[in-house]
Amino acid sequence: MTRAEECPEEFDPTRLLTPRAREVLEAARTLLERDGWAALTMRALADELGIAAPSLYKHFASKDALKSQLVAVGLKDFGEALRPVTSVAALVRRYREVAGANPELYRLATHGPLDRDALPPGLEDWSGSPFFEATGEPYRAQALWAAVHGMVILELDGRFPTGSAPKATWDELANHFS
Amino acid sequence: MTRAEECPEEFDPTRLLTPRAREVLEAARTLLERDGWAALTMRALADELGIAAPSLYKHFASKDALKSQLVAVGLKDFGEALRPVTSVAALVRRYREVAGANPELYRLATHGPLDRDALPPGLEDWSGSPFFEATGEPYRAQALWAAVHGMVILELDGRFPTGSAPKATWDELANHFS
DNA sequence: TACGGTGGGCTAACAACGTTAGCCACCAAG
DNA sequence: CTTGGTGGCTAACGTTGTTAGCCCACCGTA
Repeated sequence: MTRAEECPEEFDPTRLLTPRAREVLEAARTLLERDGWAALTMRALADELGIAAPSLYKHFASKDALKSQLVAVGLKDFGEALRPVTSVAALVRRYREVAGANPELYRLATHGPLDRDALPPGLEDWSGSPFFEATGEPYRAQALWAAVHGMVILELDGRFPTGSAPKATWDELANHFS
Repeated sequence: MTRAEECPEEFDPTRLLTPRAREVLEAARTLLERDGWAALTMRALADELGIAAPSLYKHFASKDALKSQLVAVGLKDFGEALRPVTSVAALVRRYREVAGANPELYRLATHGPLDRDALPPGLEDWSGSPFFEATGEPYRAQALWAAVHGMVILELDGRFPTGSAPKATWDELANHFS
């Protein structure tokens, strides 16, 4: 497997966080991936850290702010994992792998509107640019991204009849864009 | 615009509901589309109906049960709107239209795992079968559905840089599957 | 005519949630 | 020695889904 490239420093969402806040964020990510977003309450997170729930507000202004940071971390990690870009087929394969390895974070990062003000400027574009690099054309890039996201999210949510998308469906999609 | 075909009676999610429960469900749908899922609290719904929140439990066992009914109604309506199937291009266009006309219901019906036990048996398959009819092949059908869903949901959530997907992106996708 | 079941409403209350207010301990820098 | 930032605490609030328990209007039957 090709090595992921590191994210430019200015896109690192944790850059401005205090060390303790980084610990909180890490614990939140662990809990999120273990039990899902619905189970990630402020009290549960505080318990995990051995502190009381209101103490969390010393590090994050609100649960929504924490969520935005998780989303930002997701965009960064996913963007990293997709580089370097070799081919459309490899990009699609890698996208599926990394989403499958972090299903709850992927869901969180891609579901619903994006609070762009809470993101490091440029991170969103950077995380999506592998699709442009792979296709060399913005409309194709968007269409490919949308298609792959649709496959991933439906597969993660068990929406396909068999519970997951068969290889044949993935091949079908990859072929259309190669 | 071609006429939508009616859903087979046995797939109608409201078939076993009491008339009053149907009214509650309709009010819920109205409120959902007006204010979004987050604002659809049991108390808000009760207010809309001029009753007290606990009275809702005479008609639905839980908020989750109500949600399942809304999802079922969505699957039925969307499935109806996609028929009769003429071409891939027309199906894709229609899918985008109907989702855009009921964005909150579409989000609700397609986000997260599906509680299949709460659905009329066969409804899920029936609502998705236009994609099979359009492609004539199950893997192509799944891939097309996933791609179109990805486009729709990213567009509804304002995830594309411009806020919505340009026609060129939609054309790109439609061409790949025609 | 009396009666019981069913459908549909009510108030009071609970636990869990995100969140705020206010207080306190530590510790480095002036 | 005091000042300010950092990071914790308890108590409490409003909102949420939900339950318990009660009430009443209707309606077919004995």
